[in-house]
Amino acid sequence: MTTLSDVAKHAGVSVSTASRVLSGQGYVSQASRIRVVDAAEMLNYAPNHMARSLRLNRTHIIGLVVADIENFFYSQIAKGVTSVAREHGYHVVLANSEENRKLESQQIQMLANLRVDGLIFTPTGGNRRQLESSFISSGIPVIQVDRRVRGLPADAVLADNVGGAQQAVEALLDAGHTRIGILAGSQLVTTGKARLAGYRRALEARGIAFDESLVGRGLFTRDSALKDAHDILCQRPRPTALFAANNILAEGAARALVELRLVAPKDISIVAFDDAPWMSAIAHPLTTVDQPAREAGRVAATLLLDRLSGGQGAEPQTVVLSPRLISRNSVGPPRR
Amino acid sequence: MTTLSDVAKHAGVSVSTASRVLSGQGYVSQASRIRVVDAAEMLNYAPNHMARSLRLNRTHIIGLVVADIENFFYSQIAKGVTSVAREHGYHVVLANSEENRKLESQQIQMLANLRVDGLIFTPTGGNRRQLESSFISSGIPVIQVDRRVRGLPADAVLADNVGGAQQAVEALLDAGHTRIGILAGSQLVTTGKARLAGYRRALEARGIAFDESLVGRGLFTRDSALKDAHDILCQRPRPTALFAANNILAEGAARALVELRLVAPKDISIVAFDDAPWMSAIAHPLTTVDQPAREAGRVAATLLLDRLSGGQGAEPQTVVLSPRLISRNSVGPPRR
DNA sequence: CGCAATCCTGGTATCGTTCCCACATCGTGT
DNA sequence: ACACGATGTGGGAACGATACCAGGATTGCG
Repeated sequence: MTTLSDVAKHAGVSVSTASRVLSGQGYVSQASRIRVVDAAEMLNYAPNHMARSLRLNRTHIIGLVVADIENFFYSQIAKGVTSVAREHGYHVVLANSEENRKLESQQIQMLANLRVDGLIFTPTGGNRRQLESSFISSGIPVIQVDRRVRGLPADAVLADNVGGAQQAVEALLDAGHTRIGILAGSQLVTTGKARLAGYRRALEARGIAFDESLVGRGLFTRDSALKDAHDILCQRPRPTALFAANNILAEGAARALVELRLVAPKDISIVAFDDAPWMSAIAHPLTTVDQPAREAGRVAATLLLDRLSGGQGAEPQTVVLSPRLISRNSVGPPRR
Repeated sequence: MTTLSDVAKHAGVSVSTASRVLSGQGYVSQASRIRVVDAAEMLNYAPNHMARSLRLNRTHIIGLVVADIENFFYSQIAKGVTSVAREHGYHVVLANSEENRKLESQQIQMLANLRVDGLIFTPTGGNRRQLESSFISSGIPVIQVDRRVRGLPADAVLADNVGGAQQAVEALLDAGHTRIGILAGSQLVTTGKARLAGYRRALEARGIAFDESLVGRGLFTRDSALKDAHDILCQRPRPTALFAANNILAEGAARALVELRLVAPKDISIVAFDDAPWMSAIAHPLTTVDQPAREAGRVAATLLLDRLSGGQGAEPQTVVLSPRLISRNSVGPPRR
């Protein structure tokens, strides 16, 4: 690998001068400029990122921790983040928390040691003190996406989960359903809680009593959703509709329907939170409340980059993106 | 941020000694060891990754470039790579090539400048010279996953695409189909070519003539697949079966079936390459040829790490993973 | 008791940049 | 002619870690 000093030697100038022409600041004569540029080109010079980072105390790396990169929703976020980062010459190091606080803590520590310039993550909800001491208090900006950790003074990019869930459930109510099951997911994360809250709010607004036996509070996994959906759908009388609070839960729900030989919207109506390509590619395309995940990633990255270039005030900022209902073909009148 | 010299000062020893105890090599007295460890703990010391990298000429960062992180297949690879990396204390910087050679070239250049210790990527097929000059010739190991670039002397982790496609098509042939359409995807990448080859081979083995009008050679996108599927399925007589050469193409195909009001396996039989969770969560679960993508990521990362610790010979190695047929419920006898 | 091996330590160079400072050479205006 | 600003240049000190080297202290053994 060729270094700046190689270039300087080759161009017959000092390292200082070479540095000046390549960084484009300070006075340099036209003559030297040309010779340095030529030499750099000929030697195929590329600045050493590590050395530069060390000197400038800026790594141009941002950390991204998502719950599960295999989840379409998070991979969309990752895409949004990486593309904005690239446009601005930043690198993104990716880590999975697997929805596990211990693992999240470890990943965060590694990223702190790496001296990332900023952190974007979908919090599990824990590790607040660590985040404060390793990032916030050292002035390293942190952006929370999708979820938030209580009391953490950091920017957040969220969806209106309560409103979105409410919309979804209203679509069901509007079709005449009153016994509506919900796969709410883990109540330890803000999204799970908020979506269940939206569900309750929609019911309340229509004066329908909340029925604990209709809610599944399992993990955000297909298997857990499958089991919960079974439990909910095997009750008599069977609920006539089901709301799945995210795309993974929707997969579990869909699988349960197949196993129970139920087809939407004939036998049961179903609405999901989060959109995914397969939902519109099936025989009876799923009605969903879509949140712009890739956009969320882009917004998060933009917010972070703004912070890094000194923009924005000191106050943590929260951006709320509005989910929107996409009506397809999984909602009909209640059976019988 | 506290530095090693802070720790040393606090412990009343020299930087050298502090370094020795923390890196665990060289002679250190029990007394100094304890004092340094205590000081480090108290000051919450974490070594500066950049300084260390600069000195050691080892970044402990590996680059990962995938075609599209939103594609479930690639996100599985990413998960495999990141988890192995984490287990060994490596960081992964993620980039998307978007199936675009220009973009891939840019990303690769950025990673080279970052001085990653190694590169794992799903090649578009181009940029061979750049890869050779920026990585191979500097001794930076490169692992190709899923695809390969012709003539690049680098390790590769591949699926048996010809065999897998052949298996898929045979499942269709075994059910009695003779007019089988294929969404083959871009013929510019090795997977696209190989899967088409497997298709042809399966037909030949049964003495069935290859019919150009039954093959779609569009891009690896849903929209392109949708269009190609339409073209193929609107022919008279209509082909009785369809093979989609990857999971995205399968989504496009599924959408086309919905639009044409065709349901598998009654009206048409369908088999896909690559598995995805939704495929088993639909009314008529898709029969697929599954390739172990996460495993491929793990293998690639392991191979890379081996190379980094000086293992393996100089010869580039190729690992071939076997896809396996998962029979579900999208294949039946030909209609009429 | 002497000498070598072992243990322990601090000083210093180094990785490749950037940036500050000193110094030299120009003009240009008074 | 002199001062002073604008240009242009190179030297050298950082950034934070590691590693080599020299030298002092301690031990072991004949």
